[in-house]
Amino acid sequence: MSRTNVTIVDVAKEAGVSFATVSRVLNDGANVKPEKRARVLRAIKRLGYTTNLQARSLRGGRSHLIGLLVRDLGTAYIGEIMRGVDSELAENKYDVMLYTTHRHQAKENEYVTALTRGMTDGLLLVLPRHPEGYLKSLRQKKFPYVVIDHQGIDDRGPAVGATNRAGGYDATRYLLALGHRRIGFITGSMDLGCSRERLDGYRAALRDHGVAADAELVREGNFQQPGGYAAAIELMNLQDPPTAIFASNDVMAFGVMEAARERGKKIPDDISIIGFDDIPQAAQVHPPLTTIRQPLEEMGHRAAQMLLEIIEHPEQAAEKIELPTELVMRESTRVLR
Amino acid sequence: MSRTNVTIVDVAKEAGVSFATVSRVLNDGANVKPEKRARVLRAIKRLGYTTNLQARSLRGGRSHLIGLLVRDLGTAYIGEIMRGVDSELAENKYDVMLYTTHRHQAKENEYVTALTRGMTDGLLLVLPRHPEGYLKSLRQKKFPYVVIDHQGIDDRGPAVGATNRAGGYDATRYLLALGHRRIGFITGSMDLGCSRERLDGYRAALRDHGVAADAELVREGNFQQPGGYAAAIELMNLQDPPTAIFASNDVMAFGVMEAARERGKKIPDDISIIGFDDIPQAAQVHPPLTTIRQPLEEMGHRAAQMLLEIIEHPEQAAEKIELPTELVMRESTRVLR
DNA sequence: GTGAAAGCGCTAACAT
DNA sequence: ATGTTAGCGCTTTCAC
Repeated sequence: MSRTNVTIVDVAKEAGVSFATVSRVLNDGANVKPEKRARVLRAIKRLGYTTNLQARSLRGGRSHLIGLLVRDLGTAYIGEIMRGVDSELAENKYDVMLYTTHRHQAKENEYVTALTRGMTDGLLLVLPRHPEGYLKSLRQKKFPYVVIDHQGIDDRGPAVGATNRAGGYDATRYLLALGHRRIGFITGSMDLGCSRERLDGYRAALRDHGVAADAELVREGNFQQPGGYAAAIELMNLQDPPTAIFASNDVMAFGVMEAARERGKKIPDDISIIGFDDIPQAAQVHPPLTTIRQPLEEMGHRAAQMLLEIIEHPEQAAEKIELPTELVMRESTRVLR
Repeated sequence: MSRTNVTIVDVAKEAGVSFATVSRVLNDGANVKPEKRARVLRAIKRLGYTTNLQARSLRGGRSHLIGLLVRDLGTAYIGEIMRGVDSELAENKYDVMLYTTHRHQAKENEYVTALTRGMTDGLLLVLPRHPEGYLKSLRQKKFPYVVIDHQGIDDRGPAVGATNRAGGYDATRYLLALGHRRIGFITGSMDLGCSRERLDGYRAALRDHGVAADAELVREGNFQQPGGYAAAIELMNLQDPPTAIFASNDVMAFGVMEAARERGKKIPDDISIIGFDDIPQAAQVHPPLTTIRQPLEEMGHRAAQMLLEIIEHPEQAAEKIELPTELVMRESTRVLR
């Protein structure tokens, strides 16, 4: 199968030069007579030569491959980020190796070894599940990586995230401005820095507006719709139920909407709901969801950019970027009656 | 960086055997004395050895890498398929290289070369955009591949799809059974076999039920929400507008819902809407969308399975699988008043 | 400026 | 049953 590969030797023959010259043309290109270079280039085109990446990378060069480690496929959240990553990488002629965390929960260390020595020039980690283990060994090996949306976990490494605390604050403040005082909050997975920051923002906003925090009103979720639903049911079962619910992501907010509807509550007349992320779907549900927008695609973009930068200049200090979140007012929230 | 790699030579030293023996243990494992094997295994563990895939694959072996070529990231449709692919591949210790079509529209042939000789043992193509070009060269090179959800385009190659025609038929028949006679249809991208088959099914159902086809009622869409919206607006502007609309995928159906709502039409009282795919979101919109379920994750699963099979047994004849679609009745459709 | 030669880590054919 | 050897395609000294 495909054993008809054109190698630099073939190109060299065709161009009448040594294969070392071909390699030079392919790489830095210094020290090659223009005329020979042209001959080589022509031969490459004629033969349809493509560099064999494994050979190059075996020899110690770049593989032009980036590993993308994600928790789970098929969520809009991940999808948006991947999109940004992919487009940036494509521009720089890098390809993407996809890894899903759930595959490898067991033996992380082995996993990292495979990741780092195997193939890729660098690693992009989107919200990894138990990152402490591998981030440490990545740092030890000085293997280029960037963490996406996981601030607070990895103090020392480069990371791209969003202003989660500010987002949590803004959402809550908005609800307060609408007159709500009993505001339910559904957290994300609490092992994630972003979840904790959103909760922090929520608490800070209440405090700043002189509203006493009520522990009853905070429920732990997991970023999944059923989790949002369940938490909302609990909240609505309270003696003094909230008039507004702030879910730590849009998907859980959809669960809240479900629960509200099931209880015969009109949105936003009987209950205001606000989400986080602004996945495309948020604008499409009914009523359109008020939410905190996170520039997911942009985050992917920037992370990829940063990683490429690190690969080029490994000495450079780790950078942390926080992209701004933004309140998107839609129709799932209204002034308290 | 990570230049501290443990190779089979290191393992061989540690175990006090030749490195060929290590290779044997790693591979078929035949002809190695149990005691030595044990020593090697122990050394591997102690040193944390991992096979260098590029070296192995350069030498002509398997890279244990599958290329996954998708049109676009971040749609629920692709996400579900990828999920199935990934879980099947993970079970068989294969990794995934992700390719997006949009990157490479220009020079497909070069692209295929890169794809096939570069790295991967096989290719999974999800709904490729202009597949004629590369499918041909894949076949020529006898490079293992499986096409997902693209029946009708590639006659000869292995493929996994769904019963699109039957799905189109069932959806239409259901609408007819509810009493609808003016049924609008919004197509997918007409360069895709699945789009044409769904349209076929729609037409066949009308014919079988003695309802004259009205060309006015068929609008071309593109599988995107705005396309569904625009087509729906056109349909509703007709002198004799449809009482039901069948969109060729759920995402366009969401666009139809948007349009209907904007026109003040209640769903399903004033207009029935049916989609295709049954992406998770379909159950979550309001009202929940009646749709034709396509087992996307299962399709990914089966395709990956089939590809692995082909890689093992290349002589085997190309197989075509069609997984059954299924009508999922929810609340966006009702009996015509 | 250009070619020859070594070697990256691995597998497999060939010896023993 | 085990070791030796020759490359896979490439980059990179090192000569000339």
